[in-house]
Amino acid sequence: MYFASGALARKMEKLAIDTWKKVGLSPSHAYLLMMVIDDPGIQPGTLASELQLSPSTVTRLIEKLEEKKLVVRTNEGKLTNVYPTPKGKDLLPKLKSCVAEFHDSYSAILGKEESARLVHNINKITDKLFP
Amino acid sequence: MYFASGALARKMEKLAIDTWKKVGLSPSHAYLLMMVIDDPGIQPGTLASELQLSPSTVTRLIEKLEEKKLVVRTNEGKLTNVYPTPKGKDLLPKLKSCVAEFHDSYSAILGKEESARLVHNINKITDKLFP
DNA sequence: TAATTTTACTTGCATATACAAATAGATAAT
DNA sequence: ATTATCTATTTGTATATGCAAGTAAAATTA
Repeated sequence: MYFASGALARKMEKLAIDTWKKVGLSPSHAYLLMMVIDDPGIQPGTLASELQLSPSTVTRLIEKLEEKKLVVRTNEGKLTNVYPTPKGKDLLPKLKSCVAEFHDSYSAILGKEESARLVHNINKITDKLFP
Repeated sequence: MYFASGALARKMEKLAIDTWKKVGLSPSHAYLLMMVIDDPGIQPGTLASELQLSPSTVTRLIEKLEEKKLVVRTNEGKLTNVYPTPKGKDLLPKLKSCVAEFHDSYSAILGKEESARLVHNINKITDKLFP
């Protein structure tokens, strides 16, 4: 199981990196940016829990997107809000087409049904494992 | 799918790290050592393909095990053979009990059936994805 | 046999991620 | 109101991993 789940994740990672290369972002950066566009002002903690990443990882992701002028952060008290820049928002169509392409490239191999079921099962099990 | 597989792998990794902490090895190091004990003289390439890791990663894993005097390498021509040391072999019982413990800790949650099926499905899909 | 290609491994460098500690603001308890 | 605790985020550091380039031996071809 240990190597099975690791291997799946690494191969998915590779496939995803390949897909998002054309927008110059890693898959995590891309998904994070999409979430920010979808919900401007969203906070790092929310991003972390939705992306299933640790808060520190999310901070690093945001930093990089900020360098690229795709998002900006504002600090209000202890809270941080993340907003997309116009340049970030402009990427949205391309990002969406990458999502579609990525989805297609694995569901073409696995079949729509099977891939949906797999995702469902993996999520169910992940939740069960560490509630 | 991208985050689902990543999240599962990270949680499995965490569970595994926890399990193998008592022998002072990471899960990958532990599995590699078991393979070496099981098949003394095994070559890095074989280890890489069985563990589903890249050759360079395997080299790094072996290096660390060598530092800890758990394995030794011999070079014969372009081939490298990896052998367990007595100290390495002594660890075997503990390693095996970690495997059992790790296996138990997730199959306790998922059920024997379900976890076996999941591993099977993940492997099937990984193979299909990148033959 | 000499030159080329292939194979097996290693090394340099880069990325993704997390944990633990550090801030610092918000909330609760005394 | 002051102190203590909790919460949200960031920073320092470490690990696991891979790719691409390097090395060297082996196999193939000419």
